Amino acid sequence: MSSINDVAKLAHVSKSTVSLVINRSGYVSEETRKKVEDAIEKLNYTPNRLAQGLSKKNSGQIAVVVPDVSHPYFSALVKSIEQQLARKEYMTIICSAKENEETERWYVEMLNRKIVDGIITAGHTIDMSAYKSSIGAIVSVDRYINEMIPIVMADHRQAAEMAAEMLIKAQCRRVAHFVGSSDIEVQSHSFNEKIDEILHSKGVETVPFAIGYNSFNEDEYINSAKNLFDSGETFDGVVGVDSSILACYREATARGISVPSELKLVSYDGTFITRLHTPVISSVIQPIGEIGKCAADLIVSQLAHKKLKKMKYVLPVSTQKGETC
Amino acid sequence: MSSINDVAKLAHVSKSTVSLVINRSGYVSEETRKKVEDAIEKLNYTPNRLAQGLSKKNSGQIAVVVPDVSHPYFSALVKSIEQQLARKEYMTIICSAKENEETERWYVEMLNRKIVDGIITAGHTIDMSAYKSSIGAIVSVDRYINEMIPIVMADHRQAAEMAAEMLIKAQCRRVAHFVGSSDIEVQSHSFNEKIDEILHSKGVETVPFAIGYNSFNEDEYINSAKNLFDSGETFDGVVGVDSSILACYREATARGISVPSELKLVSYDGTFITRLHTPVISSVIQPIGEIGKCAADLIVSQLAHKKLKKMKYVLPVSTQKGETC
DNA sequence: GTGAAAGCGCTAACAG
DNA sequence: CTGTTAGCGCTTTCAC
Repeated sequence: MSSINDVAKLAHVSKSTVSLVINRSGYVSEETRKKVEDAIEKLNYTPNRLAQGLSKKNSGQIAVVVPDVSHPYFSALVKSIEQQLARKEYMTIICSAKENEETERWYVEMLNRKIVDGIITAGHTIDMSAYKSSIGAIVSVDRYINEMIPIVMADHRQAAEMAAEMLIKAQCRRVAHFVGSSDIEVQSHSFNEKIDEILHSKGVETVPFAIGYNSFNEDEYINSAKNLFDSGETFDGVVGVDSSILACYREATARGISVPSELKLVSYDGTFITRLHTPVISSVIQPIGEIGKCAADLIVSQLAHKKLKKMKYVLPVSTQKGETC
Repeated sequence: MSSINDVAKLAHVSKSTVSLVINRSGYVSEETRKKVEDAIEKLNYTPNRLAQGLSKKNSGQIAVVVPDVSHPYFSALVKSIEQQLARKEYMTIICSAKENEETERWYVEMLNRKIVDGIITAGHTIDMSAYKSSIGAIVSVDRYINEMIPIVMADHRQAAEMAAEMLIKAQCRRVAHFVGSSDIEVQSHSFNEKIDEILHSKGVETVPFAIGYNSFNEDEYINSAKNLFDSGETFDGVVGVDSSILACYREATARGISVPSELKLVSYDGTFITRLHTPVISSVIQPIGEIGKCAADLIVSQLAHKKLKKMKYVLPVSTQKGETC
């Protein structure tokens, strides 16, 4: 309600002096500082962020763009980012945007319009090069965009190795895995390619099973699992993203196939849903918390004009023993 | 990059004229409009939201305060709110705040500092009356705050009735239910009170089982389920929030208790995790999407100075048959 | 140390 | 219909 002018008047000083004490910049005598602080207290004054931003040319806000906030992976990511950003005094704006819906425009607009100081984008490959005009800070999670934009991701190769090892130790001879052209399961791409390659090199056959999700929707996962089992293919193991594997578990159970004795299941991402499930799904776990923290730190560094040490941050994954492999 | 002045110059008109065409307010001749639009196009101009806000005294942003964005209920809520708000041209700022962490300050600050035009708060009871100075728009989800603040919630009584009916139909004689003093499972409070009351009135015994979660953490749910089964109490049914029930399923399985023949399980909330689980958990489902939409609409209405029809919006719940009851 | 003054980019009367 | 003139609330030289 009250503005810097009110404070200045009440403290019998000028606006600039008030500004000085607010921002702890420059020297102010102990005496006047007291007066100003009292006035601020009395008026319950808080600086108008819009005005500050207009003047300082920043908004104190970061946008986080994800395909779907309700997806376990992304909701955990958003949580982590938000927490870290809050520590650095930044607010988090969320944009739950499907790939197609002219996300492209958004990015530029938000940057251009000074709504946000930077963008953390997860699960989208956007062609920012077309808009070199917008030179705001950008960080990508799990997606390579270009040499100018730092990327942070889990170590998918390590993940593939770990998953492969679990399956091989369990004596799998023929493993099915979902290959999605999905909006959402972005990381599964490279993970899938790699596990295929690794398993082959170890003499294990693979059954790639194409699939196309459009949204994070239980039914789609269930259906694709059904299709896999109906396909006539034989396999003694399946590896895929959490939801797919949960769906496979259901399908296997329904068909009287016992897990893990007849069929091994390994999931990637290892979000909480694999832990709340009975039996617990054997998984390779993405360090979502760390990924978020890293992305947040990178954005903040960029905004502080710090040179980034590197443009690619690959974080180690871990495993969860579980009871399905 | 370019400002309204640049556009004005290039189009050989004044700032105000440019402003008029941007805001489609007032009359502008077809001719000058064209000129201005061309200039805008040429300069790739987008109005600075901060400046607009400073002038118009609004930010175009709404804050959504939830205890934990990664919780299935809240992430779904946030998603719904964000989508609806986006349609109305509002951005969504998320604040994942635990009850204790001086959330109180935040609210006021965000409103006072003009960072947001309104707040949708879910799962917190905040004493805004202390800060009557901040008269921004506020909507509460699932929590009564005071007569001035509209609330939207699921019909917990109906939910309790439905859950009770499921259990009674399944011949339960003695039902355990979790009573949480939780930060997060806010809605469970009134649901629990009611189901207790209803079951009793139908001659079914109940076993209230106290529990205190602090965060959305798988382990805590698992532990409380363990405790329940270890307590020595006998029961042939359990009702509680999704995660608790999933944990009970695990515990029952581990102890060789067969569900649903020996033990019936019914969960409330009915988020996607009950559907991804095998067997599907019999649940009463909260209309999270509608709740979010309603809350978003209420905030927008308030900002448009529309009189609200009522201060309490109770939305109907539904059931999901499932295989655990 | 502190104040005056200009300016950030836009909106909103009010003339003309 | 369009331009002039004030602000919105804060920051930031630059004198004093």
